[in-house]
Amino acid sequence: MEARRIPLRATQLQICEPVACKQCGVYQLCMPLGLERADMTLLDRIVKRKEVYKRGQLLFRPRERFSYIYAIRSGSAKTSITTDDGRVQITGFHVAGELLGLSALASRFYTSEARALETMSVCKVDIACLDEVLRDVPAIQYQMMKIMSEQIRRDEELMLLLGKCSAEERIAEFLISLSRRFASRNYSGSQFRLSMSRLDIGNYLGLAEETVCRIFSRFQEGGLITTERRNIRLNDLKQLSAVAHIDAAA
Amino acid sequence: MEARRIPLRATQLQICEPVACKQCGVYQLCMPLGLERADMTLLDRIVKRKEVYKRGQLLFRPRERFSYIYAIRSGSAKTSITTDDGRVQITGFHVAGELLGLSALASRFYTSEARALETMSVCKVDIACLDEVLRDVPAIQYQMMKIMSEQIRRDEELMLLLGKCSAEERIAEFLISLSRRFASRNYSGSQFRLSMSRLDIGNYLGLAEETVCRIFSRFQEGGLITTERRNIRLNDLKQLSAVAHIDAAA
DNA sequence: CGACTTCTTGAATTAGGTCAATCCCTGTGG
DNA sequence: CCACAGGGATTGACCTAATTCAAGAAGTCG
Repeated sequence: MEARRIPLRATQLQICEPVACKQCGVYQLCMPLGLERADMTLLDRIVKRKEVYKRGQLLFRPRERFSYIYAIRSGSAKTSITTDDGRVQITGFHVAGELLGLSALASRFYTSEARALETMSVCKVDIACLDEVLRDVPAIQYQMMKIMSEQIRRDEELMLLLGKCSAEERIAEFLISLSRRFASRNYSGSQFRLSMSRLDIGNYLGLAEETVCRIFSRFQEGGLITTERRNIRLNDLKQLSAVAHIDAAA
Repeated sequence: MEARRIPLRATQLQICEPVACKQCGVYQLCMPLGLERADMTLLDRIVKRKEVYKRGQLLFRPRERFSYIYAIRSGSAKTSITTDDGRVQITGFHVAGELLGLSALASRFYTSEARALETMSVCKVDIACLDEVLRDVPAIQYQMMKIMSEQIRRDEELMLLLGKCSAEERIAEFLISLSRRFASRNYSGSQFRLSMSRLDIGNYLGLAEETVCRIFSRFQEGGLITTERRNIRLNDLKQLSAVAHIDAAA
């Protein structure tokens, strides 16, 4: 829980708003948007800062007009798509520093739904203004393409997980991937709080809720992890990687 | 078989090469690249036209330096990714008018492998030159983002298929999706030739080869389709849609 | 302090996978 | 032009991983 608490700098920000992007505690996380330091004033022009969503609240839903890209400052969200007959597939979990809504670029309508998993704070980037800025600063457009191509790569990895891996492999890989994302954001990669339910994890990985529980238990018996509700500690990343069949790679 | 033959115009082109893009028989299919008529001369500058690959030949492979985007003029290809321990997931089948290699934009290395399923003819777009053109014609960059966001949407649909649908639903949806793509290219949507093996279909859909066969047989017994090796006719699109749980939608 | 949601575990069931055998195109080389 | 090899497709029998159903424990929130 330690691990997921909003870092101090960000908390302070919430107190002394408003503030320019370049002074934002998570502004490095906006970097994916491709902003050179020099472009920061531009960004300030188009970003609506600090909007807060509570657990369960909707950021956007399919068929809704595409008007903002969301950058997560703190907290986390899930995105999902739905079949005609109501089945849901969670397509991703998203944490601080990630962008939501990019897949709407083509159709100008959101194609998925995004929902807060816990209280979260976001910056909204207005599309209409962005269009303008994209004209002025082509570098940003290029960065966005990079982000999207990165997303495609991650989506394809999930396909592989869904299509070719056993339940144990899926969960091991899921945990490792979460761990890496936390670590890369200077949170603990070995101990963190899951902001999503077992049901959500199962849905994301194409497994039943019960299967997720059982495998968590099995991993715990094997000493690979320690879980207690949503708190989890990865005790043996090496062995976990072996279960996931991931070669070496720190 | 009728259906998959290269259209006459394209065939003629192969005879009277070289020719400018705007006279190319499938140039409408390059449109996804975002070319206004006015930009066509630009395109001509950067496109290497008509390269032919035979069944089984590799267009590119993971970790190879990203140097071209490929536009398919005729024929078809599959793209796939591979786990550390050698399992393969086919991430897409691609037909005339589609682009290959976009996911390499971020890392400057291809992340997947592309292989010809049958004799195919492609245009190669040189990345180095493209970069230049992108600077001059921002509209193209925007179009590429649209294509990528479209790809993300399709990838997410495949996730849903892999994670939440039964074998019958997967295959029904696969056939319908193929049918639509052919129809949108003025081929027959009700009768066509599958350029991929049962094994490939199964791999793509997360099923065993045998399961694909069995379900094809089941569909045939039910009168939904008629198959004979790789030739297939969809006899009852309505019922097939029902199996796939797809609402109405022409 | 209830009412609810989330998590966990056990038992029974099943969809789809694996293994194995056969058939049948297709393409190649003599 | 024919024979033959090899890959793809098909079908049956059996098996297993994961689901579903059920019931209870443990948090959590109003």
